[in-house]
Formats: sequence, structure tokens, C-alpha cells
Amino acid sequence: MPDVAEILIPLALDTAYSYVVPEGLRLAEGDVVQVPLGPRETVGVVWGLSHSPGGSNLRPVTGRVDVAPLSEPLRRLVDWIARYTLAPKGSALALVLRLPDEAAARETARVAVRVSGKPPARRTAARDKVLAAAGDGALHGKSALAKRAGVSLGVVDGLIDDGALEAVAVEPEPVAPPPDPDHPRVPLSEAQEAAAALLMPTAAIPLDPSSAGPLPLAERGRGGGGSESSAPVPSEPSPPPAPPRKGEERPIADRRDHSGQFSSLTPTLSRTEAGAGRGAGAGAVLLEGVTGSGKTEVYFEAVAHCVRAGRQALILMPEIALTAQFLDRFAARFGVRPAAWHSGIGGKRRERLRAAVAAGEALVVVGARSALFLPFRNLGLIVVDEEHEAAYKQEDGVHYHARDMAVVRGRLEGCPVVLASATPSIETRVNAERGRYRHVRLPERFGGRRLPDITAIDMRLDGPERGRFLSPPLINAIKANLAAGEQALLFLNRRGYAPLTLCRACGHRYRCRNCSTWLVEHRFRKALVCHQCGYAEPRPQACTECGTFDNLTPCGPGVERIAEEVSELFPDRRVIVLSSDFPGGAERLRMELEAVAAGECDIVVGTQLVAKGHNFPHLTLVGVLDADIGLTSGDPRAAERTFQLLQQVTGRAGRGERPGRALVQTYQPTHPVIAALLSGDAERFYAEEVMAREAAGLPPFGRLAALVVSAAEREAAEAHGQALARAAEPPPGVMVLGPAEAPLALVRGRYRFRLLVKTERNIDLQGYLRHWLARAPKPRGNLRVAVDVDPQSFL
DNA sequence: AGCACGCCGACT
DNA sequence: GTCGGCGTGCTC
Repeated sequence: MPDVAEILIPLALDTAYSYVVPEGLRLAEGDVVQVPLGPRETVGVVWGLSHSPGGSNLRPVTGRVDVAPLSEPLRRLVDWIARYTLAPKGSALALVLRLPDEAAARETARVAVRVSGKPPARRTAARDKVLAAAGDGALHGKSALAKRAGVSLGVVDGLIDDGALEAVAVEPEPVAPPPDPDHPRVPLSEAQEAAAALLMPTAAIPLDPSSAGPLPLAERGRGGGGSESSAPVPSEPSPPPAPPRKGEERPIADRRDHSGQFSSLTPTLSRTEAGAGRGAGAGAVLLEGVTGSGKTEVYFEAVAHCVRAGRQALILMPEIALTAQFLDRFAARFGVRPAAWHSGIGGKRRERLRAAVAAGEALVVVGARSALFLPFRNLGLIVVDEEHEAAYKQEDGVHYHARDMAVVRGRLEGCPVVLASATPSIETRVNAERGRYRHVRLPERFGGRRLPDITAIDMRLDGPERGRFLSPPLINAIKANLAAGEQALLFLNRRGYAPLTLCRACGHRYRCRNCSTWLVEHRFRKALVCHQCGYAEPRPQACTECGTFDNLTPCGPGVERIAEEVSELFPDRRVIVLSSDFPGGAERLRMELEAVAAGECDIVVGTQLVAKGHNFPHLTLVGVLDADIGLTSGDPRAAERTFQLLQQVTGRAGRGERPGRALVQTYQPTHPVIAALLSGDAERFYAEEVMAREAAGLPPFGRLAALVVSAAEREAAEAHGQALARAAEPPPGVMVLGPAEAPLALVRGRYRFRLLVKTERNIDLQGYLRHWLARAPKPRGNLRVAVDVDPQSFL
């Protein structure tokens, strides 16, 4: 009775393939194997094993690959991600399975040399220099020694062959030195202690036994782990519905009532699937703390707790936040830098770290998105820092949101997940609200520092002079601030000098030839640049359209223009412009940021780059030059994003001795975003956002797309649109809402019938709808069907 | 992912 | 008349 193995191959295949297990090969689920596939050999993972009664004509498994097998939770994560993101299972497997790459294998081990004591058989001047440089009995890197002696590597090699130098294989420095959870640290504030205690798994040992009293009810969040909640429990079965099967009938989604249909907004697992038995303390916690409240220190305590228990911890961060500054903070708490995983680490180091993670030796890994798929052996905690960051969204290949997948992995591994942010995303707030996540707040700033006072400057009343962008109240505030010897930050989320250039003679506006956007003037570079595609041309002297000389005029401000104005107002002050296109590259930018933090500058003019990451201890005034930017964009998340950005930027003020303040220039002081910023009432703002979306018939978050049927005849377009809505089974996880509000439009001589489609998931909606359309009723004759996804339509 | 098959434009 | 573009399909 031959054994049959179901092998999942990391290709875009949705099913595992069957192979016979040859005599003598013992396989277990999760084993990595090599199998024949068509004309070649590939790797795959044993996804299932069974006995086949008869003989079979299946091809045999070639053999096992000597790497750590995929753990059960990890295999289930693959299944889950595939089902949730509507991606082929094999593609999901590819996220996890990275074979030791050949380039890494070819890297040679480092060799060091030292003087053996045996005199060289032959002496030359070059050899003497090397021996002199090697001096003592200390170890030297081969090439370093050659360099120091001023000779070529050949001489050193010659001495090794000779026996005068002995070669010693260098023990590679540990990829993940053990962090010390009890490393001396600065004591936490009371609020931090309390929050840290709340992060600990409820069933586990409290952080500090003496402080482990009953928890204040308000801090407890609703619903503990989520499942015992009295809040409405999602009625929709989760995990998500299975992928479509041919011929299977499915009722069309109720198109009128979408209330209650969005309960599987974020990954959830049924209890049975949630790592039953290991699940003590599992569940997600939103750790919300205002800028400067010391969130990091709080979750470091949870990490320490996890390490003490001998389990592994993963800290996920957006790639840009993964800085040396953060690693140093970690080192200050744990005595060593953590193992860092990001796209930049490669070769041997990557492989060794992966192996250390699989072996359970790497206790703490700090990593970007992809670290989520490392083969942890006994994961005890996941922290997702800056939970709201859009960088967690993977938008090619398998589309997923790393934050959500982290929650899923936590459930599968039976470990808690901490989502940390000063400005949590709307979906996480909704989840906390509904009792799915616990909610822990850090309302105070560390060291008793106060939040900055935020005041609006109504530009309709107190606006600047013509052609200027700084209002008198803001100028006065800067003056006062400078007089007090403190730093000011002027924030404008626009790079360059001016976002639009036009010719005063003919009115020609300079736009990108590839995109439909305006070309942004960069005065420093003397160029007009497209911020969409990077196209650039030298700034012309004469209008390229009408030839008029010296009559081009910049419209609107960018940071360079603001800096110019500031320099005119305060000629003897040090002003710096900080934006992502900083001349000299990322390295110089980092140095400048440090210089600013050290106080070597009076006024910073910056884009959103200054909103996060770096701390500026001397900064007490933030001026927002145009709070209205972004409010009117087509992005349905515009309000939320703008609010988060403004909250982060204004939060930069006041880390010095006196509380900071922020002045916000706006033409719409009563706009909900501005009002919320001024009142600081984020909760209410988000509640209102959700209500507004509900009122508009939209889910609190998700993605919208439109199926566009177009035809020369109005009737044909409409009929086919209706047919699509009715006859075709919508893709799982996607809902056809029916005709959009204005379903018919005449565009360039063709009638367009629009069907609104939505999903609450972070998936490749466009790709999936195309796939779905291929199976839907075929359009006939003059009809065309297209999928139109607003690229920014993540609600 | 590879590699095949397959149907429409510019060329020895 | 072919060479070749890369659009779907298949690999147990």
C-alpha cells in the first residue's frame, strides 16, 4: 500500500499535487521535499499524507530537503492567507518558503590568521612587514592584515602555506545574541507600568507581582480575548468562505441591506481554529499612546516578559521606521541589539538568521513586513509598531496587510499581538470598539509633559500678504519662540519650490508628458519635476509654448519656497529644509536629522518626513502651513490620513522643558478634521467617520471598485450590467452592490454602465475581478467590460 | 515560476 | 511566405 503525499509547491497553484512516497523515505507533514514537476525538479512542502489502496501512476517524491520543516501553525497561516486574500495556496506558500539561496551558499566562511610562532621558511621584505603587522598572537582578518602591512593578499596566503601564520575559521558573530530581559533600565512611569501589565497575557505571570491587582474596568477593553464579548459577535463565519468551485450555486448577496455584512472586516478565526489549547493570553491588543507617551518602553516590557518565559518575540515595523535609533533603544533596554530582518539583509546572514529563528535561538526579531513569515519555533508575542502605517500593505503578488496577518498568526500560534500606534487606523479602532481587540491607552506623555496646545489660524481672517504663505500670527509665534532660544518646525507636505508653474503671457501650465500631473518646480535643482513618475526637465528661461522670456511664474508653495520666505523674515537664523529628496541622499539626511535633534538649527521646514521617527528635543513650536492639503483628494481615507498626519506633526512640539504649541493655518477651521485636531478628540472623530460611511452605505473600511460595462447602445450596456449582477456568482469576499448610484453615463460616445463592487479585505480586487469576469457571462457584440478600481479606494 | 501552444505584425 | 510578440494553460 503505497504512501501518497500531497505536496504544495510554491508556485501560483491553488492545489497540492500528489506524489508517491518511495520505499524507505519517511515523511511528515511540513517536511520540505524535492519533487519532479513537468520537465524539472522543484521544492514543495508535504501538506498531507495518506495511503492509497491500489498502485498508482503518480510520480515519486525525489527526496527530503535538509531544512527545518514548516511548523503546523505556519502551514495553517499559509492556508488562511490563501483563502483570505483569494490568492493561490502555492503563492501564499512562497511567502514563507525561501530556500537557502545559492549565492549565500557560495559565500565563503571568514578566515582569520595569527602568528603561529613557527618562523617562515623563507623571509622576504613583504613577509616581514606582514609578520610585524600581525605582531602579537592576536587574530586578524586576512584582507585587513594584508592592507595594514601594505602588501597583497598573496603574501599572507603564502605565509599560511608556509606555516608561519595559522588560519583559524572565524566563529561568525552571533546573528541573534540573547537579549537580557533584566538589563538595568530607567524606571517606567505609573501609567506605563499599568499599561505594560495590561499587555501581559492574562493567564501568565504578572509583570510585577506586587502591582498585580484587579485591573481598572475601563482599561480592560471590551470583551477580553474577544470571544466572550457581550458586544455583537461577528455572525459571518470566519475564516472566509472557500474559494469558488465550479458549478456551485451561491445566493447573490443582498444588495439593499449591508448593515451587519461587514463583520469579517478583519481576520478572525473561529475558536477551534485559534490554536486551541495554547491559546491562553492570545488575542490582539491595541496599545494607543500619544506621541511621547513611551509606548515603545511599554511593549518592551511585554517583550521582556516573553523572553523570560523562553519564547520568541517578533516586532514588526514599517521599513522606514527600522532605524539604528530604534535598534539602539532596544539595546538600551536589553543590552544587545536585536536581530533585524529587512529587505536589505541578504546572503549568509539572512540564512543564518532564518536558521536561528527556526531553531528558536533568535529570541527577538525586529523586522519589516516580511519578517511575519519567518519560521518561528515558539512564538510568544508579536508587536506591530505604527499599526496604522500604510507600508504594511503588500500590493503585489499576494496582496495582504501585514498587521492583519500578524493578528492571524498570533491566533494560530496562540500568542498575543500588540498593535501599537499614536494614531490607530480606523479599522483597528472599530475592532477595538467592537470588542474584538482589547484597548489599552497611554493617555499621558512620559515625564508629565503636556500635549501641545493646538490653535487654528483662520487664513480668511489672518491670512498672509499676497504671494506670502506665513500668516502674521505664525510669524509672531516664531519670533517669540526664537527669542526663547527654541526650535520651530514648519510643516508643509509638499516637496520642491512650487507645485505649479505657468506662463503669464500665454497661460501655459507645465504638466508631465507621461502623467496628468503638474510639474513641480525644484529651484535648488533648477528643474521641473514630476512627482508621479520622476520625469524631469530643466526649468526653461523662455516659455516653451509662446517663447516669451522670463515670464514664468510659480504658483503655490513647496517647502523650498517656505524656506525662502523664512530666510527673508529671519535672515540671521539657521533654516533647513528636510524632505525625502534631500540633496546628498539618505545618509546625509540622517546626519542632518541628528544635527537638528542636537539643536544645530533654528527653523526646520519639512515635509511628512519630519512627522515620524526622529525626536527633536528642542522643538516647542510647530506651524502647519496648510492643514487643508489632502482634505479634498479623491481618496476616501483622506480625512483619516490627514488627521493622523496632522496629529503626528503637531505632536512633535513640546518635548522640551516647556509645553509646546502648534499653530495650524487653515481656510476651513470648522472642517471635522481640523475641529478634531483642535479638540484632540480622536475617538469622536473616528466615530463620526464611521457613521458618515455608514450613512453613505459604505463599510467602515474596505475597498470599492466598479465593473464598467460599455456599449454603443444604452440598452445593451444596461442589460449586460444587470446580467452580471444577477447571473454571476460574485467572488467570495467580494460583494456586488448592484448598479452604482449613477450607473449610466455617456463617455466618448459609449454608454457606460457601472456596477459597484466592494470588499472589506486587503486583497487584489482588480486582479480577482478580472479573474471572475473571465467566468462571468461573456459580453457579446459591441460590449466591453472593464474593471475600474480606484487605486486609492482603500476606505 | 518555466515552458508550451497559439494567434496577429514586420521582415530575411 | 516566415520570425516573433507575449496572452492563456499546464505541470501530480
